[in-house]
Amino acid sequence: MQGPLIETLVTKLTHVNSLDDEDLRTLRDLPLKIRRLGAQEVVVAYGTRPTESCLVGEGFAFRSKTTVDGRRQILSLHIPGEVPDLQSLHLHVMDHDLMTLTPCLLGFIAHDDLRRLIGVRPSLALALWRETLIDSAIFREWLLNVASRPAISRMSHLFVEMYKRLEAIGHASGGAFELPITQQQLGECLGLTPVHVNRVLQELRQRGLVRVLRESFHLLDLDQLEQLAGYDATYLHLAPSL
Amino acid sequence: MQGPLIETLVTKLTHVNSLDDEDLRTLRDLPLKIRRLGAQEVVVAYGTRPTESCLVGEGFAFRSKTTVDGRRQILSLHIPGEVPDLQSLHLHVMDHDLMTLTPCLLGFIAHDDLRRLIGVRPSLALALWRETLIDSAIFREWLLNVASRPAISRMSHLFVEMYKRLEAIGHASGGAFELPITQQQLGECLGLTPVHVNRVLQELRQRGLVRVLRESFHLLDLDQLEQLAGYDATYLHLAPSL
DNA sequence: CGAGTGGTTGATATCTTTCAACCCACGTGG
DNA sequence: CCACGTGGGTTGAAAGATATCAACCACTCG
Repeated sequence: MQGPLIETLVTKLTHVNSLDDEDLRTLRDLPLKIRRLGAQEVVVAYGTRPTESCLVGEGFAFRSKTTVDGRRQILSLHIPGEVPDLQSLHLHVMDHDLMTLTPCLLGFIAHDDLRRLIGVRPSLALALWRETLIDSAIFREWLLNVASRPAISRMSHLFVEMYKRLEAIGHASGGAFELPITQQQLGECLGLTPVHVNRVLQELRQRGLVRVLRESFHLLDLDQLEQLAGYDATYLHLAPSL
Repeated sequence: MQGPLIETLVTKLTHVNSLDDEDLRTLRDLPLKIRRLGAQEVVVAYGTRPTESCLVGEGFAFRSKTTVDGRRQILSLHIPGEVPDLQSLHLHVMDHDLMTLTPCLLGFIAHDDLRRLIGVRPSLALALWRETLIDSAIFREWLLNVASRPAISRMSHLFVEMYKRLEAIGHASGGAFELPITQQQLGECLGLTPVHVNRVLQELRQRGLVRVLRESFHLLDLDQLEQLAGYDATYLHLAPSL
């Protein structure tokens, strides 16, 4: 028994994959090195060769790349139960950074242990592979979002996505969720300037679609937001599929 | 012996992974359903549930998503030796389209056969997983590209990337490669209007950086293009890593 | 020869950025 | 306890990048 940290991963994986008792046992036996990090700290840096991957237990993390002229792009936001750098298990050098957005509780899993696990439990290997594929599907949608939608739709899209993902792990309901993110960082997600983020946010507020307090978002009219975003949740692959 | 089609995959996989003779034999024994398609044909459509994945043997393919208001975004370009819809092995419903860019020779591999293969040959499973992870890494770079670089760098980036990838499979050298793509489609890759693509292309020509003839691109000054693009090839994970 | 596709051009509109303030809440040190 | 420094948010004016619209051109194909 590892405490609640590994359980975030267990629930995430069982949500969509069919795992048997032995799978679950193996998963729960995985040695975790637990660490707490503050906000805005580097977890795994670009260019390094990690020997472990990192499970988000509490808090939010993000992956980012920086362009030569110093412009940072946030590639993905990560919520509890996710392993943002699972790819480093097979892609040996990091092509981006992994950082905490907020203070985080993290569980580090040695690659050796992961390799052992996927060798012994094919269904877990599949489940983990699948997670990296969903990760990929989200990148595709972000690409579409950033490349082809106007700022207001783009931002709505991000809000709706985060809502659905957080809802799926029980961290959001009634249109509300916590996400302590600055307008600057929002801009880095969306490829927008902080000032423009500010203005688009105002527009969204004025239209009565969202309410933002310090750390929490309230989506006041999810239907209209989804429509504005051109939202189609297929890409999240949340349904048990099959 | 399957003919040269499967060999494109063999060379691709052996390039970076260490596979033993038995791996290669199993790979070569994979039953392939060979089909030729014309340009601009749908290979696998959004929303469908494929039971096979498709190896590109000759020609170019691309994946795309379309926004509600009809704007199409090309998510990735695919060259011989790649399996653009490998993800459908584990993600059962297609969240985007797969289409041919040019006339293509394709080899379809049944998911059942793939599942058998990854069950029997863990090293092949790993190699395939790894391919999907590189796919993902390219999405990340495209996201950065489209979100944070000005049009001219963005386009340069695409050209350099295609050059390096084609070079790696022996389809490019001396700065030149074939890629029969229209300016319209280029725009769909980059999130730009066809007219703007045209203008940026002119700029690139005037600066003496590229020459474009009907179907072929000549990168006249790779160094300068890479600099203009802020290019860093890490994300392609072409080196045998380790 | 005519139609169609892809490429090119110019003028104008729109979106987003840039720059430069200013404000406010908060925390820290004097 | 107040002063001040800082980070994040907000605002206005102006500049810049890209889109839009509307032609026109060049080739290819039937």
